[in-house]
Amino acid sequence: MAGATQATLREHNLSLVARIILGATTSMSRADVAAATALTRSTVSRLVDDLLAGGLVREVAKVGGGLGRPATPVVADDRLCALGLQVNATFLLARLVALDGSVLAEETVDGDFVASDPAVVLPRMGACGVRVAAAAGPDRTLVGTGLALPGIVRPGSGTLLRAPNLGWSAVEPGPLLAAPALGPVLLGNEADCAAVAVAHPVPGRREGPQDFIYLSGEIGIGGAAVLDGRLMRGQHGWAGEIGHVCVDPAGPACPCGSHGCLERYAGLRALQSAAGLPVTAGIDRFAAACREGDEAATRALATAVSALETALVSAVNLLDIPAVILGGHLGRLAGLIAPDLAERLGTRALAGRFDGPTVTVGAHTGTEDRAPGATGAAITVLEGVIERPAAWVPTTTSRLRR
Amino acid sequence: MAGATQATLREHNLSLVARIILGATTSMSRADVAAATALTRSTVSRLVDDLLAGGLVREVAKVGGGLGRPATPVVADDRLCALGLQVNATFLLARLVALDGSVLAEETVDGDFVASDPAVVLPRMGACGVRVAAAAGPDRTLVGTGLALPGIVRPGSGTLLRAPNLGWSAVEPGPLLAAPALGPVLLGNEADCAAVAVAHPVPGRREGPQDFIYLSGEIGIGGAAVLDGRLMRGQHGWAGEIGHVCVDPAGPACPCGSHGCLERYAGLRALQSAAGLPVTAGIDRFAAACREGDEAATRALATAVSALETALVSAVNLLDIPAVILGGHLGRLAGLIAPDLAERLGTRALAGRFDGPTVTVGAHTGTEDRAPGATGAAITVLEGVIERPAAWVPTTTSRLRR
DNA sequence: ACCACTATGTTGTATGAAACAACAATCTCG
DNA sequence: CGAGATTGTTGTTTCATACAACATAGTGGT
Repeated sequence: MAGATQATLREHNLSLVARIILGATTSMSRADVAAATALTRSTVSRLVDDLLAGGLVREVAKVGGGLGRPATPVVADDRLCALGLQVNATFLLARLVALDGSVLAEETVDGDFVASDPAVVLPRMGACGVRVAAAAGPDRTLVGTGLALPGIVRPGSGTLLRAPNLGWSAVEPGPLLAAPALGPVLLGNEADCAAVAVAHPVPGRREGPQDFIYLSGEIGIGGAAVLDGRLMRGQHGWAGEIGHVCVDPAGPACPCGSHGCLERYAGLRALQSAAGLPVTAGIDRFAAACREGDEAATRALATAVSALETALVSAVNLLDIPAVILGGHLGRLAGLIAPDLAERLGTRALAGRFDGPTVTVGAHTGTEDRAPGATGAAITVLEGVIERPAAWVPTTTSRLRR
Repeated sequence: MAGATQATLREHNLSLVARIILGATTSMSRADVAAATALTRSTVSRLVDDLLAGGLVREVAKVGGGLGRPATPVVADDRLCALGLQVNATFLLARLVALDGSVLAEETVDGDFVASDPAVVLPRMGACGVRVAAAAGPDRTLVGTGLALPGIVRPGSGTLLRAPNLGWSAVEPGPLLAAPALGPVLLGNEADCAAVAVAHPVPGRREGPQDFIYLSGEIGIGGAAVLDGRLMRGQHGWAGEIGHVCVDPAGPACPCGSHGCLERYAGLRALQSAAGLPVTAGIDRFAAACREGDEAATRALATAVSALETALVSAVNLLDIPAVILGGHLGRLAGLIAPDLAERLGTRALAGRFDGPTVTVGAHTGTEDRAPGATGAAITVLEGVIERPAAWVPTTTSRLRR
């Protein structure tokens, strides 16, 4: 509702130029940016100078080669960075990510946080974050912190409504971290954050798939939907939450209050217990049992695939996003389930009947990373810097007034 | 990717002012607009003058009353108008809608267009449109035409991929209308258009629900999802297409290629045949049979409600939109099914467990209108005018250059 | 070695959109 | 009938981008 002024215009172009430079896989000169934006070279020059002063980008050595005056390449800088935190059922992780996408530092604290007390766990998470943030050193600026949580987050309000596997309800994690040095803390659902990391492995860069449904296999199953590189949030912020889609109304009860939810069949705990494995077994042992032809494990896997099929057919058709990415333990099982799942979905997807190629199902590249949510949380914070760079550009008269 | 210039700034503010004036339920003065936008009165004055010249708004008689100099109220004008066309299984309809939301003229052509030839039907639709458009007269400008179709439309490309009930495939309706006087023709899915009409009964005005899933009950069942007043399109443009969500994998075959689709249970034809009524019976006769306690009709209704429940639970949870609006024959049945459906959805929706009020299910107000899609198609075209008003403002130097 | 050529980046001026300030217009109220 | 209030208009200022000219720094041919 607020009218646009020249400051708005400037901020918009500043963001545009930042996004182009940070998003490019190859370094770009001012002239390249001018060609890409249809702005004039003089305008781009001015904007780039501001971004240089703000620490978002830096110049690198001129590279000759072509005809004419050699260009001055400008690339992403690593002076601005954000901290990504992730609280999970089995570990806490803090990761410091710079604006150029590089990971500056990282620390993991293992533990069992099922049915834990947020007032105990979150201060530990905060302390861990402070230790990692120290790696930024005096030359870098920490712009903020993102916290990925395995639960439902009320968007904007800084409140975690419910994290079933942690046993947390109505928690306000920001103050509980007890780490003011970490700056403003942005909350996010773990699957949402991980999905952001898939679509934007580097801040500002659109790389990898831009339209997909993400499934995060943990104790439960989280989900997120990304459309044209942007997270679909829905009215309350849990659009794409596929773990509690009902697969069978007559199925087993779920702590969420419903019956026969997807995660009762394809969640890690569900798979392990159906296969007769201890809860501590881990997904690799389950996968091994399947490969060895263990009957219970094979049956559990088949049940999980059918449940995934039922839930994902609805999702693919309703959201009109014919691509699925498997993360967490589901990503580790991708070799066993993806081909089958893709075929079944393909025959039942609306898209397949018009658009030729049917549904694709792939694993999150980098399944060895335990905490893609931490990276995604940090990247979300950094995307905010790219979205409104004026706040970080030392201008003569502050232009940030929102 | 195009940089923003001062022309962009101006167009943005022009659109903003237009949206505020057209969207207001009460008339607004220039000073009111200035207060609402945080622009200065002088700037608003200049923008309003342009909108006056462009025919988007008009001044009405000053209304005294308060203190100070009386304001000059500015309201939506009806000089610009758009034509909405709708092709359905049983009728063609053309409706001329002005920018102020008033319907200037309308004509219906009844017929049976199931398994018809687009090369025959569309010219008739075009001729009908031309007759209705003539009502604009010499003083009005027809800005364009929207065409609502009961099928899948490839967004942007002007192609209808498939309309099962018409028996059409891969049709390009624009040229087939053979009516160049109607201007550029914008295609849309019937349910999408109807949903737009629900969220924006008047161009530029956000009135009524802004977050809902729309179900359009025709021979088949169309669906659309509206989030924050905007249509969710998905990657191919059929997000929210709920008619072909699978309710029972073992159910009856559907022309779409799948099995047990929702519309096999809750489509008009399905209800009629399950109740033992002739296909020409009409929905009111079915409703009467239900109210009289006819066993077959009652059973058919119960089956339909269960199917709707199954399909909508997925939709409500995946899209995170806890409101359903019933249109077409489902709207006419709302009295019979809405309370039951709302209760069942409420207990199974994720939202209900945190946000208090659960899922709402309501009928499209104005269920007597046979063709909300035609209105929505016209409104979509008019929203385009509001979005980029510069094209219609006679400026000294053309500012439209996109 | 020299000069034409080419592309990059900078500088100064012009255009134009909104902000700002002052003022004219037109009502109500005492 | 004048004080006060609110609206709308009219210059003037500010500032972001466009435009044009130029300095810069290379390549490549002679």
